[in-house]
Amino acid sequence: MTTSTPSDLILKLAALHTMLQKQIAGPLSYHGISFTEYQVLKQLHDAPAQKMRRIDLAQQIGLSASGVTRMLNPMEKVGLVSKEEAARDARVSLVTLTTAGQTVFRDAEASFRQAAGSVLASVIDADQQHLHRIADSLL
Amino acid sequence: MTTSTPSDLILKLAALHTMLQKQIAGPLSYHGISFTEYQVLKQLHDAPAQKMRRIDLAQQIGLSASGVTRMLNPMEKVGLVSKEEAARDARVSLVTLTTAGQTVFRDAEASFRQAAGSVLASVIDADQQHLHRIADSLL
DNA sequence: GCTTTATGCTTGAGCGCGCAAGTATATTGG
DNA sequence: CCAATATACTTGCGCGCTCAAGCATAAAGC
Repeated sequence: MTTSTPSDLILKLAALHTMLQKQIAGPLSYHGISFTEYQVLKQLHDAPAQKMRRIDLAQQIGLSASGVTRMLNPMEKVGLVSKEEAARDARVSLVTLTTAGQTVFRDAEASFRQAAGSVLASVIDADQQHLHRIADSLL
Repeated sequence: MTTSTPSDLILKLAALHTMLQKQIAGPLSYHGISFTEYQVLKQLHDAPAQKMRRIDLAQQIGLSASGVTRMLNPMEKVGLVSKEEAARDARVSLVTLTTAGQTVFRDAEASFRQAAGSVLASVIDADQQHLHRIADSLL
């Protein structure tokens, strides 16, 4: 059999990511958003009062603070999210999901679910759980 | 137990990739190259006569043709690779690994191996094989 | 032989990040 | 109370990539 080193695995996971990215980005682009923007919407959707500090958002989706700033600017212009000041700390500016943002998210989520399902269709459920568990142990 | 949907898994894999990228890029940067540049060097190293067409290189590492052009320009300037014309097809320009490139690759490969090993150290071998197999089935 | 189409590559424009530096506010220690 | 330090965010710059358009060469069809 072929020997499979950690190096090979890392390379393979990188290739896998490239493929997943393309499969997922396509469907989402139909809603006018990127995968990262989808993640932003999802985080806000799942957050209490659909409000988050930018820095928490950054940490949750693995982005830098500046990355979040640049991501959010166009999203605010388009009306998906809106800025809000924090009561007790004038440094933070909260981001909230607008109703338009909620709508886009719901539509995008359906596409995302479908794309995710079809991409992973060939992986049996047990393996999906297995994958999940391994990924968790690494994060 | 928590239900684990394909959507969750995709999100988790994206997070995993972000983490892997950082863990791998760090060690490689010590050799003055990015992860993508490492992949270029590896492909050339593994190629017959250490020569490849740019378009095959692109396809192998999941990059666009223009991405390869832009990646290779600085690498050529630094002397890691060199350009060469194809005998029977004037359209193609072959890329070859220079001796300097071979040296850098060998050093970088050692770092990469080590980084890959340490990142995956907490995953038992059976799970690594399992991962490998699942990734293969998706590519 | 000459158009048409395909292939390999490069280039211009632009996007999506990160890093470092800068600004504003908050917190802490003396 | 007031420096010193920490935190939240933004901005300038640059990198790495893509897509679309362009150029050169090759292959195919009439």
